[in-house]
Amino acid sequence: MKLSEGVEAAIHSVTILASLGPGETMPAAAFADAYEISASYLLKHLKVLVADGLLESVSGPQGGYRLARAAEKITLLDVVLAIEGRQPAFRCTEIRQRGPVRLPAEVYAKPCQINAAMLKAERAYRAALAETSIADIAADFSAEADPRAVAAACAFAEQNKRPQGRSKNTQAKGEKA
Amino acid sequence: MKLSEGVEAAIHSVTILASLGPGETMPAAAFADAYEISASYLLKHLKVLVADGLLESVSGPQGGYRLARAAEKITLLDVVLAIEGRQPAFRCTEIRQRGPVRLPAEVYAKPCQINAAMLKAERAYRAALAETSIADIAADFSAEADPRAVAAACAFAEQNKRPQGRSKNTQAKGEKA
DNA sequence: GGCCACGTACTCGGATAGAATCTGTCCGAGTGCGAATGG
DNA sequence: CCATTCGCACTCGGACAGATTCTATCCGAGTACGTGGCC
Repeated sequence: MKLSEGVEAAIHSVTILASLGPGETMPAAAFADAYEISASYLLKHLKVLVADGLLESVSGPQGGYRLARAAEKITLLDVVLAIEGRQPAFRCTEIRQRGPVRLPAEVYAKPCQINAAMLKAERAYRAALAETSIADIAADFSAEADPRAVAAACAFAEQNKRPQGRSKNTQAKGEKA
Repeated sequence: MKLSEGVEAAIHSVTILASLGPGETMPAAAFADAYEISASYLLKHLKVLVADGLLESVSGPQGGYRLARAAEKITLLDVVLAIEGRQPAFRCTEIRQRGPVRLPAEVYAKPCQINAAMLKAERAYRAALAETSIADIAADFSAEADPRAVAAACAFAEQNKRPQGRSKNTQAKGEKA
């Protein structure tokens, strides 16, 4: 039950990208530097987000990343599932069926109560994550955070954003997935 | 976001122990064999449950494990936290404060919105787990599972349970924790 | 002066080491029962 | 025949390797811009 550290970086990155204009992009090196984290390692995570259709990437000079859809339609759950994988955290291995006393399979037709309870909790977890979109995060930040922090974030975005960029390669990626 | 496999074994073990009488114990080797999992490895997890006060252990012949309190007062959350640790899955490293633009600490007085949202989801997860007690699991099993499975479980318990046992060593453990 | 070709610099993408954690195993400490012995 | 003592078998507890995953890094593929040369 430990989320990988990359989840935090990924969410922050997506949140920054949400502050860009419609077609604008920002290179990963920019916020890797701003967050003082390894750019190469951040790339690794962003690549997954691209593969999952959350981000689009643009190669070459003036390239970078941008959201693949509106920030309102990207939830924390999307990011977490992209990084951590879609399979539930609790995986029932049906140990109840193992062991010396082998009963016919029909005996285990009903799902394991333990698995059911664990999955129910995980649904609650995912539902809570799905309630919050990246746009919500960004809005909360603008509204509640210290004005100086907001100003710094805006300045950073203004300084590192790239005007435009095609995204053909990303489209091709998306098709294969 | 991946629970260790030991969680499943631990929950099943605790559920079995819930079927015993008040002072009765059962050795770990019994259900390790029944589940076809490594006894040594199961011990590793049960030890943690003992340290966390969920189980009591009795050494020596006729020894084993038993619940430290009523099955109604042991929830899935208790077991999961014991095995996986109490710290939240998402740990905010405050990367917003890192980087070249260092603003005064007071700017970050308010908690990070991302962290808040993640923790909120985790509270929902834990709340859902806390709703289900081991007694609930056992009751559901008795009520809904196939009668043959229930009979097999009862027979197993009857066959491997140990009448009684002191628990002085466990008490000492509890005090040090 | 305008157009084209080339080189360069910058971006992301994938493959490759190192660290930490999870999984699995072994050996040792402690305990209660049972047998053997002596009274 | 009964009490005591000793040994043994069984339990949990902690220390020790192997495997898998996470973390971090480096090098390569592709692209757009800028420069230089040519028409």
